[in-house]
Amino acid sequence: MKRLGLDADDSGLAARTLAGVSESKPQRAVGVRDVAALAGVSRQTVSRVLNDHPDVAPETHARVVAAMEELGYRMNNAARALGTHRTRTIGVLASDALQYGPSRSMAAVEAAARAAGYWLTAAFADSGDAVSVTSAIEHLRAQAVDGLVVFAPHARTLAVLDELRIGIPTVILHAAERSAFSLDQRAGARMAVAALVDAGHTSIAHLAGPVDWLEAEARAAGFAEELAARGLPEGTVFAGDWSPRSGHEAAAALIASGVTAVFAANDQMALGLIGGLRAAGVSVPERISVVGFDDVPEAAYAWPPLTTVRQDFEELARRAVAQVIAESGSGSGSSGALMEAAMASDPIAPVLIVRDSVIPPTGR
Amino acid sequence: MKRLGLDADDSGLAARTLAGVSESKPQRAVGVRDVAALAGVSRQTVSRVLNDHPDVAPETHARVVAAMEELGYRMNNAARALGTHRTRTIGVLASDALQYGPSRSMAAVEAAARAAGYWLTAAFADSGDAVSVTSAIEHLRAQAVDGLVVFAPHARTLAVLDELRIGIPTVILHAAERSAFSLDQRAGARMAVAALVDAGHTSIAHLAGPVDWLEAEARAAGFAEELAARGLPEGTVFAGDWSPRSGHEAAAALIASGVTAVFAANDQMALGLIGGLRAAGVSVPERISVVGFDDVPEAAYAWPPLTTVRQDFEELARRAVAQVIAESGSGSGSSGALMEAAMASDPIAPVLIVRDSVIPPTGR
DNA sequence: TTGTAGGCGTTATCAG
DNA sequence: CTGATAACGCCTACAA
Repeated sequence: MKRLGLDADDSGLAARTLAGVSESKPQRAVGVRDVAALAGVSRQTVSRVLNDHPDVAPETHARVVAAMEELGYRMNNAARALGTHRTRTIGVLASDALQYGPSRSMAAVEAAARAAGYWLTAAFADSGDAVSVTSAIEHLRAQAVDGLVVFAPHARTLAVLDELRIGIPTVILHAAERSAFSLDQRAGARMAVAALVDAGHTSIAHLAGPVDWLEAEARAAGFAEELAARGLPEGTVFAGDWSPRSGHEAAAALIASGVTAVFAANDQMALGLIGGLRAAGVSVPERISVVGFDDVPEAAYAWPPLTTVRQDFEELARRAVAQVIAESGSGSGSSGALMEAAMASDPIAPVLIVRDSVIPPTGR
Repeated sequence: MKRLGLDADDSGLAARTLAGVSESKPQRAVGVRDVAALAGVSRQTVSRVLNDHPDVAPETHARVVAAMEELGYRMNNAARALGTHRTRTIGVLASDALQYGPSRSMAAVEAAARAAGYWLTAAFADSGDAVSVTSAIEHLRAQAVDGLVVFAPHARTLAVLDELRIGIPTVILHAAERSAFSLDQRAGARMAVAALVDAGHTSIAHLAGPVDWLEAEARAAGFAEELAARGLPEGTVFAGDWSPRSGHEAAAALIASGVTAVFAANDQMALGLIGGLRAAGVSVPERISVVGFDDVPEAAYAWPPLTTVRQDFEELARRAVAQVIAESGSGSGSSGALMEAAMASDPIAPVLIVRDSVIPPTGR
């Protein structure tokens, strides 16, 4: 009385139904029970096959696999999650997904997650807006993701994360030195400045990203460091906000400052700046040399082709996802062998891409 | 014997435990059972409250809500999905997520889905690569999403979709006229060309997007149509691939062709083209006027500021998500009142953004 | 190596 | 308007 109709499963070795598939299949999706019946094994054995459990006889394994194919079996994740308390899903909080870096990272994270057999649930937020970030994180937590990859480009995002005290494995990205896995912004900035100094420039300005943005801060720090390391005086810093507009608007002040070279914190500003400079009759690189950061697709084909710094987002994403998965596997925070590989890794070094926007200063 | 320890629920009106929360809570997350016990109702009633079922007495409702708050209850989606056969998740296949349009759409789709109480599972693919698209779709289907939003910018993507015969509600985006919801590329292209013609140009070329890309095709069609409508001869079409590089490379041929104006199928190519033109000593817009498409952030601050066409991705996403949800609610494909609103809507009209890259042709 | 017996947390169904 | 009971499809014990 406890069982309903189609429970003809787990009844000894009922390998009889191997021939006909046209049994009475009243509307229900095939499950382990059906596969088990067809293969003449128990549900449990099917489950073992599904999870690559070692202790299954090759012959049995084959029979089960065949049955799954024949029935077109597809696992039900909800059911699995209900039992295991794990969803095999990692959540991504994508802040500023329209920016070049984050969007690259996003795609890379997805690829890495999928390769690892995980699903990706995404939420987008406005990094500067605490409410937006909070709601996105809550949304993700409600989804019961196994781990989180959070893009936290803004200091405020980090603050929000701290308050939330998320109870699941979390990796923070795009937070410069504040993340366990990062692209070495500071080193990249130094390379950019070095290119300028090596070309003979001594009067160099920095067109910075917005205050409170960690990567902007790191790039600005690299700018200052390299100048200091070369024994040059502190450079002037102009405020930008990543947008081409801000680069464009900074042109006038930059011209007035009399510098011969500029390190822009990203390519978009560099491009906007060049636009502004030319609009004001100042030629690039003849009067002012420019270096950008990111190597956006436009950079190579702008006029002049932009010297810039390229980063490896794919590698960053790989490491981040590996970490989240490893941590979620071992119950978030246990010690042991895993911790070894799970620790923060060295920042990933960027590469300087030399093009035509930098030449030696002309004797004005 | 069938029940375990903490099953002190559904036992008449057990509203006694309202005071102490420090019961014996042995490690398990709070569920409806706990809430029910605290509120002195059955699990079913809690479930009704959770699902906004109308037939619940206000007073009961309030008590349940209070209990949920007190216990910090959070719903378990896996369990819900197991019962309902619906995940409240919509899958997004994001092809070419690095392009401006798709990335905007992606964020917009997420916002729309979240607003509707749905989750978003994302997969990225290479639109031109059938294998990549297939695997991404399979991935999404395995996740048992309720519906799909597929970016199908490439004709091949559509072909793959046809073969797959997905069994769930699907909305296709970025496939120009082949999607039920679309941004009116053709009309946008006509606006762009009209701007050129209105300025007095009669010798106009088109820098097209890649062949087989539906939106590129639609834009090219709009180009041809407007020219014909104005009684002008067919314009020359140059092949591009959306990239700034291709725009840059097209410069030489364009100059040789002697046209006085160009309609580029996207801003990136327009920008690359301008770079190439200037590198060749041809000034824009003095010698050649240029119109782009998309209104990327750079467009306004390039040199010269680019005249272009802006599209409303947010509106597109809203409609697409609404459609998917409506369809999935009514068992994918039923007829009835829903079908009315579910039909394809008119293409969304873009807007011409006039800036400085277009001037009347100079008397060379 | 394989099978048996529950339970995971929610919703659906049918009573009252 | 509210409650009891049986799924939902898989997994983790424990047993054989």
